[in-house]
Amino acid sequence: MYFCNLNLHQENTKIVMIEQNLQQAVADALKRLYGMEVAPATVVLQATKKEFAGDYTVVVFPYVKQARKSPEQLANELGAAVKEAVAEVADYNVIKGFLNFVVDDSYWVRFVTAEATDANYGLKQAQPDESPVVVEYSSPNTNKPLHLGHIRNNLLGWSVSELLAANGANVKKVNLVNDRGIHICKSMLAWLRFGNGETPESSGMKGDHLVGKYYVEFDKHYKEEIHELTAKGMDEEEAKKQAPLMVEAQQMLKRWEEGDKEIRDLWSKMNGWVYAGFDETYRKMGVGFDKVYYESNTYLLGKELVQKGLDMGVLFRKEDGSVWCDLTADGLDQKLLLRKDGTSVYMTQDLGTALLRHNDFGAERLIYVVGNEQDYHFKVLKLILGKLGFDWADKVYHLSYGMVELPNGKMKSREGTVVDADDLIAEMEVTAEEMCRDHGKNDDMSPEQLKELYHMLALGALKYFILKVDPTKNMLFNPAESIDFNGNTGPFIQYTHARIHSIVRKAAEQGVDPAQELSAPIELTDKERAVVKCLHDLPSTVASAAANYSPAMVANYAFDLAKSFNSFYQDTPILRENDPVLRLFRVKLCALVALSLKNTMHILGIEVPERM
RNA sequence: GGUUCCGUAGCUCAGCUGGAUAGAGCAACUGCCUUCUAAGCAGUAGGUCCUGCGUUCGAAUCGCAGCGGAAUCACCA
Repeated sequence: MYFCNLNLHQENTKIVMIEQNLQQAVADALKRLYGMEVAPATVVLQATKKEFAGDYTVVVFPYVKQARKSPEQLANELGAAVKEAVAEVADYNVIKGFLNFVVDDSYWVRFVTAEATDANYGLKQAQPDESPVVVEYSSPNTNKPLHLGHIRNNLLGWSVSELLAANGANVKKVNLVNDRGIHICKSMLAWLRFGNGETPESSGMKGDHLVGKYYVEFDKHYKEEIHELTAKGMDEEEAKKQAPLMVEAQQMLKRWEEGDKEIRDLWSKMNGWVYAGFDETYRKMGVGFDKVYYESNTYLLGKELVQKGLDMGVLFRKEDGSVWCDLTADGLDQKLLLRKDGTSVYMTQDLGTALLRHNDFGAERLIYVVGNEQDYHFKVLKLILGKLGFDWADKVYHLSYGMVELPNGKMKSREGTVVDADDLIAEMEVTAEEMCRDHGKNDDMSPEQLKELYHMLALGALKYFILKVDPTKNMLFNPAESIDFNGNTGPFIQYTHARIHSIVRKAAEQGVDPAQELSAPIELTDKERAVVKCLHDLPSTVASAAANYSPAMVANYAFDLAKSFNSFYQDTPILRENDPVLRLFRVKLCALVALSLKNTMHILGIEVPERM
């Protein structure tokens, strides 16, 4: 098979990474010299701090007690043994309990030579026959357009999927559209009541924005009704329940679940508007899915599960007819699964979709990219799945990400402080255009090329700004900083890529091809070595980023690499270098940096330009 | 009130399973374009890693307590 051949070929050209050799050699030496059994993977190996000589450092403190040596003596003995055993170790030195190894330049040169033309450097080939990892993200409600919070979700979901795939997983991206429930009834009711038949065509509004407008409209009139009722002396809680609009919305939901044709038709029409709008936003963001689920198709399965749970005796029905799960033994409360009128709630649907998805994919992991405000929900979901007897409950993983806050506090849809996804992207594109105009480096490009470039840079800035932050943490979205193109930003990395591409292009014109072989050994400058070592870290960075579900680790890596390259580029001649061997090596280095930037940015869902 | 998460430079963030003198970017200030893209590079300045106690050769990292902030605990999703 094609992929297998490709893989074998790659394996042949790859060199064995030196970290494992060092760890193994240390473990071997500990055993041989002191009779100690140490698993190689547990040997603490870290990059040597730049103020000391060396490339890798082994911390020997953990072994001094058992070896009955002073840290210095132990480190020296280990250093001598490892230098003897590992050909790539040129030298070692000891400072306190730290054993620093110097790796011979020939290793770094061999590494660059081996990888410089591997277009997939840093990306493992996905295994198509492996049981899949299903990543659910986006999961929009069809009652309002996407906003900044959704943007973080979508970018994270896409990027984590790409990250896991880059680490060899067979990833399936899925979306679960929350197309039913009380919220969409509110929009429908408001549209019937106040809409005068307005459509996306008649108003020129994007469909999701139009429906969102009526959701806001509902809330406005609902508030008024509550106010009127409380003014007459009614308790506020009671007023919220008895407000005519709310009562009517609930009746509408009931009619929807009963399959009432009139309601279903209206629902189909308005959801259709929303989907058209979402598709446009997804396309602009550059995200997509292998499969889309609709809750309207899956919630009944949830209801069946609830019945099964009742039969099994793990759920119970209260006098009013509502169905609950008792989680007090797990330290939680009772959880509602069916309302007294028999309609289902969020949890009911999620039980159903989880089962459906498990059956559809036979997945090894079911990952849900959902905000940390729902930590409790997923804790409960896993517990109930377990109580229902599904042994795959522990394959459910909630990738819980932090909230996006604005400089003036939280986004509140009712207070109009929501940052709309479409608006934000449009503004970023305008900014990108202004920046490019100011620099005036692309005046010869066609209008289509320019438009593509502006979009690429706008999305690069936005995506990088959001993805560089640890997903689990809340983050501040400062609009002024998000459109910055300098420093730790997407465009900085894109710019670095464009610069390198310019060199590689000119090298080709001069007949220097990164695929050519070096005809003589070379010595590296400090700046070169720094870049090479950074490149060398890419595979392990992707692996640990994937293990942590953290695109941020990839983003920060890409920035470090770009910075390291720019520093090298600033004061090292490349094409101006007279020595042809050095010139060729540096072109190889450039080519590999460009590839690495491209591949890491690809994981983030960011494209890199060849010119900017 | 219960539970969970967070607290690192003026601001935004790195700092992975404990390791050497805690790092970037932004903002401020200095330099560097006749030379491969200055959207860049080099430098200066900026710290009680919230506080206290503990664990140990070693703590921003682990534990406990306190202070401050956030989320959640709905017949909303």
